[in-house]
Amino acid sequence: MATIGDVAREAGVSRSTVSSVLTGRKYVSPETQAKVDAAVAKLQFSVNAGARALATSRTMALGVVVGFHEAEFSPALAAYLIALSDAAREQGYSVVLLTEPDGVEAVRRAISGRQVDGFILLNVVDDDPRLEPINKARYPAVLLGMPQDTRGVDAVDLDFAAGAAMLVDHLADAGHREAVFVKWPEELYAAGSTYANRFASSARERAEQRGLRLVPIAVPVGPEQVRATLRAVLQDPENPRALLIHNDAAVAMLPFALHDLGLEVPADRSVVSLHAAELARLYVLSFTSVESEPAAVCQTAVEMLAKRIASPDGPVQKRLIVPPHIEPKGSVQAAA
Amino acid sequence: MATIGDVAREAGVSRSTVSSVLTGRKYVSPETQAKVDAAVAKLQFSVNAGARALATSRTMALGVVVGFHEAEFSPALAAYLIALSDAAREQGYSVVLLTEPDGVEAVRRAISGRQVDGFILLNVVDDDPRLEPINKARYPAVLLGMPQDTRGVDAVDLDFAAGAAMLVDHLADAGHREAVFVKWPEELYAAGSTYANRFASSARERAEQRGLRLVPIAVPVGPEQVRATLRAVLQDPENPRALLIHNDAAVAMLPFALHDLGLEVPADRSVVSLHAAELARLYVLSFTSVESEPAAVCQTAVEMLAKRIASPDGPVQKRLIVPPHIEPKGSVQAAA
DNA sequence: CCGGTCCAGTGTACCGGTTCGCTGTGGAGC
DNA sequence: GCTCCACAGCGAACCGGTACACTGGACCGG
Repeated sequence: MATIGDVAREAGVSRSTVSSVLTGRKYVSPETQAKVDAAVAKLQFSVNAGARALATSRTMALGVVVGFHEAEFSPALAAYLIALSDAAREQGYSVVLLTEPDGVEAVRRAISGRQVDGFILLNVVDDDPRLEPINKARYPAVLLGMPQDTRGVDAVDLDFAAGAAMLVDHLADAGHREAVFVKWPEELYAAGSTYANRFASSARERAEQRGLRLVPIAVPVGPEQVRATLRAVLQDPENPRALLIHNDAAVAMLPFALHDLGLEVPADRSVVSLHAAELARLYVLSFTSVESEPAAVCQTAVEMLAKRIASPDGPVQKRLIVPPHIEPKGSVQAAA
Repeated sequence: MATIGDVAREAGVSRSTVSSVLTGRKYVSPETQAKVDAAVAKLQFSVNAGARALATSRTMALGVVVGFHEAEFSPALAAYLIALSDAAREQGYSVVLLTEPDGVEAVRRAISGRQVDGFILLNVVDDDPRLEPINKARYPAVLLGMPQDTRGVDAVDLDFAAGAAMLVDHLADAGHREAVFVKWPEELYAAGSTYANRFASSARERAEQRGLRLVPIAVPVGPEQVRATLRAVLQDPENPRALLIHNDAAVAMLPFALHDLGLEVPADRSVVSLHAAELARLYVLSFTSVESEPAAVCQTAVEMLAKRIASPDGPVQKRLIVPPHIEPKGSVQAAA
């Protein structure tokens, strides 16, 4: 492979001139530029990323740290990874996948090996331990998730509070006075999952305003457990006939549970939910819903990180991506 | 951050000696080693991956190239990415995500920037265009998938032929003489998807041997289409009452279609399938099945690639991971 | 005509490691 | 006691770029 020296020789200029042309950081006369460009083309030269990284101390790589929570492992993850990678490429960055049961260790290694210019943290929880090494090393980072305390780090997420409010409104507008609130596993809330908690508290608050009584039910992990729990919920005559669901596994499983009991939507039950857009691509989910926006969220995350890398001391940003709309699918029946 | 020079000064030795200790490539007396180790610990030194890469011309990074085929079903993808990343880490490699509508371009850029030491190609198709730049640059690579012609490149995949045979045997053993073969979208076979074609031809062959008549049905893309197609298949009284499914979207959707028609498994239909293990984690899939083995396949892929990087001219390997077993879930009824 | 300014382009140091030929020391062998 | 060798450690070159102080020539005004 050709080096910058080969190009310089071929073009009859110095290495530094070639570098100027490549980086565009310094004015070079059009004629010289043309010579260099020709040499580059002839030799099929392209810069060695590692060498440039060493010289500039910029790797042009972002570390994407995938957390590990059994409770929420979902088909949506791939969509996020791909969206992040696509967005990164647009900004000239590549993406290094940092997966490890112990995410903190992955972050530490990436920092100490100076393998990346910044991090994007997925599956953020309150008091996320991965922030410690990042903050200590003063590394740029963006959280995909919105913990109560972002500890001076930029963060983006879907506006789960707005989503919850939209769904509650939808039920209330249809005249419902009470609803079962099908939640994620308790562990997830306890672990400090930021979206789970934000959705829940917003739903609670809005429901109170709108005079909607919520009956919260946490659904445990595992397909059988999900199915059994849903069945129990649906079966109990005491329970409201409207369901507000924030739990992808439950959304996916609900049709089975309904089928088990011979129930129909919306005739027997009204259902609204917030779930990964990915789910709707795989199943005919006929529940009125608010969908997550992986592409928009990831795009924003990468842009914020790029900006942060460029100016490490700018003001801290928090951005909530408001879900554009609620998708009515006729799963809600007007109630008296 | 400390450099190797800092460590050398602290330990009172030369930079090259520190390097010898770090790489272990040269004998260093135990006393000197101890001094160096102490200095490393004191300064919290760790090598700059980029600098090492430049010096050794080894990036210790693998490029994972995610293909782009709408027709495929993606919840399994995340499992593969994570398994690859985990396996890579075990071998001391990191993983760079290469996603791009045009995978060839991604490969080209990674090669010309010398960002990785080798590639792992996902979603391999026959005559995969991504192989051209790889072979031209003589880069190490491993295919996750088994095209008819691997063009001198190592390849691993699940043994879809064996899986298909296991499923056909299962139906035949239960006394079935005919079955609907629910296939992936036609596009996928036409595109040369390696696993789709291998499964299909093996199923056909084994079915012939066992005297099982197969009625092939390709299922189009999109949830509504899947559901409609399945409904049509189930409704047609001419169709056999056993189903052999190789199409994750159809597997996921089948329960809905059955429900639509009020059919029960195994009373009304017998069902066997081969699908992503991931599906079973989210849903109660009560179909007797052979599951894919992302962890095993990825582990093998990374090991093969590491070996190939170490010795570029070793003999080409092809490895098929035989699914360990068929998981009986009572979805097959004995037939006369 | 001279001194100052501007400007394209050059040379060199440097980023942080690895590698390899060389050196100085100590012990073995005679 | 001297030579020779083995061996631990050293120094310098190198990997492939970037950055910055500098140079030499053109151009300007006085």
